[in-house]
Amino acid sequence: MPITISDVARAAGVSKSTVSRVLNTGAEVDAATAARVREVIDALGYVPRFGAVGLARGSSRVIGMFVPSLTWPWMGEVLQGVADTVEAAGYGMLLFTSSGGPRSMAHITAQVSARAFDGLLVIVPEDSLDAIMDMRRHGMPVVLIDDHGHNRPALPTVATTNRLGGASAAARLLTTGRRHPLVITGPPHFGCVQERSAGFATALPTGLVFEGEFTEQTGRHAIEHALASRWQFDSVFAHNDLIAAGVLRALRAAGCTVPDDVAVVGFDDLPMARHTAPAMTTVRQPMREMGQTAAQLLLAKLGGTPLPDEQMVVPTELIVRDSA
Amino acid sequence: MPITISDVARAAGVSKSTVSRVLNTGAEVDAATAARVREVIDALGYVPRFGAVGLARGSSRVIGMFVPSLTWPWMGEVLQGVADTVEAAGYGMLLFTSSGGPRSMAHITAQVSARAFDGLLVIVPEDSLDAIMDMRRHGMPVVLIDDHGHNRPALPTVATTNRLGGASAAARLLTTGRRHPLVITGPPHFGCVQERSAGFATALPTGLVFEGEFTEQTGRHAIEHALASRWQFDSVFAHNDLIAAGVLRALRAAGCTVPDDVAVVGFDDLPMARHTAPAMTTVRQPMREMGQTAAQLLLAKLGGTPLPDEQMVVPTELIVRDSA
DNA sequence: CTGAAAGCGCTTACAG
DNA sequence: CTGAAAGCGCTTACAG
Repeated sequence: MPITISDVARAAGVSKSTVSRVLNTGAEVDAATAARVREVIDALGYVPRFGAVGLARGSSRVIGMFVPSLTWPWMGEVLQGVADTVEAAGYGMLLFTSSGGPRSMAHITAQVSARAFDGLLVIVPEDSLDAIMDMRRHGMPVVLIDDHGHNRPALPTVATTNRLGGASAAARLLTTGRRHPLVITGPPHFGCVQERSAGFATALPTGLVFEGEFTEQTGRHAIEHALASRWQFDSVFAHNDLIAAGVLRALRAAGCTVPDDVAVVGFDDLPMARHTAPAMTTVRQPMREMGQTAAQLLLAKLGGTPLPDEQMVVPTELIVRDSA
Repeated sequence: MPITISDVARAAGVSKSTVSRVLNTGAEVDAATAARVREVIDALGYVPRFGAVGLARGSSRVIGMFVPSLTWPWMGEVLQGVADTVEAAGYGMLLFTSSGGPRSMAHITAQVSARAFDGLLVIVPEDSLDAIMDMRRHGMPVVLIDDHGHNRPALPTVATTNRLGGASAAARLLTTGRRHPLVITGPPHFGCVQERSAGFATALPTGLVFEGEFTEQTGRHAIEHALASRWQFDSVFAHNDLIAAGVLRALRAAGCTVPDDVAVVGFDDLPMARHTAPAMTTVRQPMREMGQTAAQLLLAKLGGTPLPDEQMVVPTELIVRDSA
C-alpha cells in the first residue's frame, strides 16, 4: 500500500537510481526524463521514507534537544527558537528531558548510542555535564545553551551577557538617583549569579546582599528580612523576575511604594513582568535568540562548517517599565 | 568505527540472527550462548542503530507532537506530561510547531508522509483540522488534546470538563454569598468558552457578560468598562487566569478590595496564579495529566489496543486561594 | 545520461 | 536452538 521508490521507477519507466537522482542531486539527469519522473512522483504522492534515507545516507536529519525541564518559565522561548530554525532547515527535533532522573539519563544516552539524531543541543541539567562530555566523546556533535553562566571551554556554547546585564541594572538605578541597593541573588554557586552580582557591583557596589533561590518566595523573605533588620535601601536588584515579583509583593504588603520608596529591577523579562504591579523594569534574557543561534551553529556543523572555538554571546537588554 | 551487529556476532562466534534474538525476543536461544552474547554486547558497548531497526521493523518507535506554539503558558505542562510517558515507553518524541504558518504545515505533512514517526499527538492549530484529518486518512494514528472544547467525534480526543469547571466557579461564588457575577469570556466561537459560560450559568445565571480575548488586557478593559457603565457586580468569573490577572489589577487600580468588594475566580491555574495579589482562586486545568493520558492512548494504539470511541475526559479542579 | 549492483544495519521467516 | 538468506527502502560508486 505505501508507495516506494520502486513504484515510481516502474511507473516512470526508469531505474530507482534515476528517481533517486532527480529526488536528490537533480544533476546528471536528462531534463525530459527528470520532468517525467517528477510528474509520476506528484501523481503518486510519493515521499521517500525518512528512515530508509537516513540509513542509506548514514544520517537522520534530526537533531536532539535535551533540557532539564519543560515547565520552566522561559523554556518555551528557547524551544520555539530552536524549533523554528530546525524546521527551516528541513530537520526534525527530538525532545528529551532529564525530569526522570537517572532513568532519563539512561534514555538519552541510549538514544545517542543508537544514533537517533545527528547532533545534540543541550541546556545542561545539574550534574550531567560528564554524561554530555561522554556523548561528545562518542562522536556526537554537541552545542550547549548556557543558562548558568558556567565556563565550559571544552564545548561550543551559546551564552548571554550576565555581567553586562547586571551592570545595566545598576546603571538604571543610578540614573534614577539610587545609591543604596539591596541585591537578592539566586544560588551563589551558579556562574550567572556570580556574574550578575559582579557586573552590578562594578557600577554600584553594596554590602546588602541576600542569597536565596530563584523563587518568588526568596523575594518575599528577603524583603521581610531586610525590613525587620532595618537595612537601609532605596532599591532592589533581583537576580530574576520571580524574585522580583516576590519583592514587589512584599513591598506592597509593607506599605512601600514602588518605585518612589524603593525601585526594583528584575532579570529575565518573563511574560509576567509586564503584568506585575507596577510593571517590572528588568534585564531581558534573549532566550529565543539563544535557541536560534545554538540551532544554527549545530546545523552548520552538520553541514560541514567547523564549530567556533569561543562561545557565542547574545546580549541582554534592559527593559524599562515602571518599577525603576 | 561504529560497532554493528556483525561485530558482535563475530566476537561472540554466532550469527547476526542469534544476536538479534537475544537483543529482542530473548526466546528460543540457549541460555549459555545468550549470556556470552550479552557479555560481548556489554564489552563492546553495542547499541543497535535506531534507524536500521526501524527500517527492518517498519516502525520508528518515535511519536510526533504537533502544537500551535511552545510559548503558551500551559504548554510546558502538556509537553512534560507527554515527554515523561513517552520516555517511560522507550519512545522518542519529535516536536513540531505551526508557528511558521503554511511552511510549518508543509513541514509536518511531509514528515507524516515520510513516516518519520509512528503516531501523532496534536493540539489542533487554528484552521488545520482538515490537514490533521488527512494525516489520519493516510494511515497515521492520531490522538487530539483538546484545548478548545470543540466536538470532533471523528478523532480520538482527550478533553477536560469545561462545563463542570464553570459550574464549580459559580458554586464557589455562591458559597461565598455572591449573587451578581460579571463573566468575562474568551473568544465566543471557542467551544470551551461556550461550555464554561454554560456551566457557570447553570448555577449562577447572569446578564453581565463581557466577551474578549484570553488576555490580561481584556481583563483590565472589561473592569474599566463595567465600572464606567456602573454595572452592579459583586464577583467576577474570568475565563482564564490572564484575564483574571488583568481583573485583579484593574480592580486594585480602582480602589476595590478583593475579595471583600469583588470576588474573583479564574481558569487554568497557571504558576502565576499563586503570585497575584491576592493569590487567585481558580479552576485548574489538568494539562499535564491530559498530555499523559493522550500519550498513553497513542502508545496503547501503537501496541495494538484499539483506540476508544468516546473522548477521554480529565476533570478540572477548583483551587481555592484568596481571591474568592 | 542511465542502470545493475552493492551496501546501509538491522529483523524475520525458512530450513535444518 | 541456530544460521543463511531475503528483505526493509533508500543511496551511491561503478560501468557503460
